[in-house]
Amino acid sequence: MNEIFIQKWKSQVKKGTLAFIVLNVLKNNEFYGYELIEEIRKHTEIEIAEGTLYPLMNRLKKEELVSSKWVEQSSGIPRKYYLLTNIGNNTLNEMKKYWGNLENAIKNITK
Amino acid sequence: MNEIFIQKWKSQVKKGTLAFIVLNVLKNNEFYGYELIEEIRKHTEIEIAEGTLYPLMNRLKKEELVSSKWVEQSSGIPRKYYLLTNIGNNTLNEMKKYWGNLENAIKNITK
DNA sequence: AACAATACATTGTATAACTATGTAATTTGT
DNA sequence: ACAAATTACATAGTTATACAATGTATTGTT
Repeated sequence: MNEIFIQKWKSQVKKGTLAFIVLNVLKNNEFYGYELIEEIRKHTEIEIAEGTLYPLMNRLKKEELVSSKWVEQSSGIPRKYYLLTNIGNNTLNEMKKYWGNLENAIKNITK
Repeated sequence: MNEIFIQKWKSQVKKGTLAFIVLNVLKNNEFYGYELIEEIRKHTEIEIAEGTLYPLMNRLKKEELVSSKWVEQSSGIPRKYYLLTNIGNNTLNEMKKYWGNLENAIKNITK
């Protein structure tokens, strides 16, 4: 029907949402980039392109919301693990408030 | 704390979300631009800048999700009322599905 | 008379998702 | 044993959109 519009819209909705999702996933666990994409796909059915995730993680690092460490593997390419910083944790809490509001607002409008 | 980041993030979350909110508000009512901003502020505590709304409405019109009509006032500047088209209605239903999924996904991740 | 509010609109800037592309190692299929 | 797919990282260029700044014009308030 209007598939191109919908497709573009979904892409726009992801802006901001992805950062929120990633921080939430990293809340109590460490993940490496490629793993994050799979983890999020499983839990949310949301596809994140690699070309989206890596720049995103670099932004989050630059803002000091996450830190990273290289972990050598007994075989294969070393993995860069990401974890939340204190700033990341606090920021995540702020985000949750805003998201909660947004969710309610839309719930009210929708019905 | 990290207010600039949060502020930017909120702005990003609005991308896509605003179109969804506007279409929802127009579901069973006609509104003119300035009224839409107020209506949404009241119901959602979300501020939409005029420089955001008018380009947004023009996009929605171009995509034929909404139509508009000028209504003369007995006094004051004429108002441009917006209303949902059939395409807009169908598109809105698609959006609702995606939004429902997203909401659940984040709910699952958050807990 | 001055200012705020109503009501429309456009231009330029910044941000972020995505496509395409690239590197390199490992596993799977035949 | 070789090709293809998967794992795992990364960057450059394109596109879309929110927002600040700015502008026009009318009406209401002090």
